[in-house]
Amino acid sequence: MSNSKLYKGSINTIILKLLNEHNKMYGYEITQKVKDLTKGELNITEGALYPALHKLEAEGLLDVEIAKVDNRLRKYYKLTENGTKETANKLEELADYIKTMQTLINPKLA
Amino acid sequence: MSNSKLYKGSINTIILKLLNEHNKMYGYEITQKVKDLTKGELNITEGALYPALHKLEAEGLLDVEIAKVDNRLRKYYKLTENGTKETANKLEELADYIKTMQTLINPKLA
DNA sequence: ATCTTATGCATAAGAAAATTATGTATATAT
DNA sequence: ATATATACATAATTTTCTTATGCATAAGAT
Repeated sequence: MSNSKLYKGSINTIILKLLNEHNKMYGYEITQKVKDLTKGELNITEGALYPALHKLEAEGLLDVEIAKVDNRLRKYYKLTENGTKETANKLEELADYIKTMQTLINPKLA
Repeated sequence: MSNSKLYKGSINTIILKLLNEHNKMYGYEITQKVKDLTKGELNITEGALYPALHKLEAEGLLDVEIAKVDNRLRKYYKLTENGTKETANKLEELADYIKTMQTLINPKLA
């Protein structure tokens, strides 16, 4: 993913936000999109991604649709209604996290 | 700590920055300072704090000095030279993390 | 006097999340 | 032919945190 430990716990936020932005995506596409958007800074590994997608699906935040393209399997994921709500929560949590960390790191502005 | 998973991996950054700011602190003091600065948003638990302090010390980033105040034990931690360097790294990592996440979350500005 | 809360440390059991290593399979480029 | 890219998946291990527990002294409340 990255040599920085700070990304731990961020993968669900990333997945949900990307799906919110792009409607439906498949796993490999997500890894490439993240690599592309971050110019290689962040690489989501399969070992982290697929279990996360399965869990989000099990929690009812994602729906799956299987497709076959060029004789290869693709599993397209999209947000459910609850998934859309949870995306908003996750983005708020991220904003709060950043604000809190900046408070801790830059006490002058506290 | 917080109901948000985003703080995972952040505790070392927080500890190092606080010690960088306050020269020397003891464990309990760190928990109270964090609670105070974040207005209760973030509570560092002992189960997370003490193992983290011990690890940072084992890595040579912190030095310890034992004191007895009011007949109670205190272990004051301060940054070593390497600890000060690592603090700068961690703060840079945090800045990069925030920047990268904002890129992912707000693709309009990418 | 007794009990609770605060101060101060520590560790162990368990859960959660990621890394690393594999595994399968097809398509494309060299 | 061989390597790289596409596309999924899981298992073993490690990392990190939560929750629970333990010890001990001080201060405040009843």
